[in-house]
Amino acid sequence: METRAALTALAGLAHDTRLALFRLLVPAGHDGLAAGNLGAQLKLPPATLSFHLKELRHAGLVSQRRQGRAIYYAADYAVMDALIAYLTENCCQGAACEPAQSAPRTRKTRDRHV
Amino acid sequence: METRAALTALAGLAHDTRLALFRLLVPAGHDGLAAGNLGAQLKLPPATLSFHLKELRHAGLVSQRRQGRAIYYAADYAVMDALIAYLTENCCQGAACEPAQSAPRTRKTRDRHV
DNA sequence: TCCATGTTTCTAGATTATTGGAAATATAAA
DNA sequence: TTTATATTTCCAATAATCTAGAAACATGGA
Repeated sequence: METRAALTALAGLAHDTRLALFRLLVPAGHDGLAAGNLGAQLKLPPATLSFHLKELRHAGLVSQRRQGRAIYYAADYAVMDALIAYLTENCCQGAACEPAQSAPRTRKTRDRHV
Repeated sequence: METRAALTALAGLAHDTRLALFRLLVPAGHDGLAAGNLGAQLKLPPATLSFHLKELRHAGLVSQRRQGRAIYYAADYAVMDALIAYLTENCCQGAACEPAQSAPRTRKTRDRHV
C-alpha cells in the first residue's frame, strides 16, 4: 500500500461515526449489513449515514451491493489488512515497536495475499 | 487501547504533513530529531511545523525533549503498537483479514508489552 | 547584559469536513 | 399503475481544521 492510499484509509477511519460503522461491519462478514440497519443502530439521519458510507467507500474500506430495495455494505478486509501492514512497516520499524515479539512482520511475510 | 484513543491516534496520522513527520521520526529512534531538522526536511514554516507537532503530541504519537535551544521529537512506538493492535482486534476480526496466515493475532498475544 | 538562535503561541483568514432537511431515484408490492 | 420503502443526492448552513505571519519565549554565548 502506498502512502497516499494509507492516508485515505486513515482519514476514512478517523471519524467516530465512520469507525463505528466500520466496526459494525467487521463482524458482519462478507454479507455485510443493510444501510438502514446501520442507520438504526447508530441512530443517524439517512443523509448523514449515506455521507459517511460514501466516505468509507471512497477510502476503499467498504463495498456496496444492492439486494432488492436495500443496499448492503460490507467491510473490505484486504484494504484494512494493507493499512495495518503499511503502519507496521512504515511507522513501527525495527524491533522497537514490538519488544516482546520474536521478529517484526515484514512486507514479504504479510503481503502475499494483498 | 480504547476507541477514543484509537480515534485520536488515527486523526493524528491522517494528514499528509503529520504522517510525513512521523515517518521521519520512526527510523530516528528514541533520540528523535530536532524540530528545526524536521522543518528543514519538509520545508515547513515554523508555525505550521509547530502546529502539527503539537497535534502529534496530543495524539500521544510523539514525545518532546529539550536539549539546549533545540527541541527534539521522538516517535512513541508503544502508542503506534497499541493502535495497530486495536485495528487488528477491532477492525480485522476473524480469519477473514489474513487468509494466507496461520492464525490471527489475538489481544493476549500482542498486548503483553502494552 | 545584549544578541542570535530555535521554537512556540497568538491570531485571523482560508480551506475542508460535517450535518441534516428536502427532493430525487430505485425497487418491490398491491 | 399507484403506493410504500430504502436509499441516495442536492444544498446550504455550521463546524472543525489548517496555514503562516508576527510576536513572544527560552536558551546559550559574547
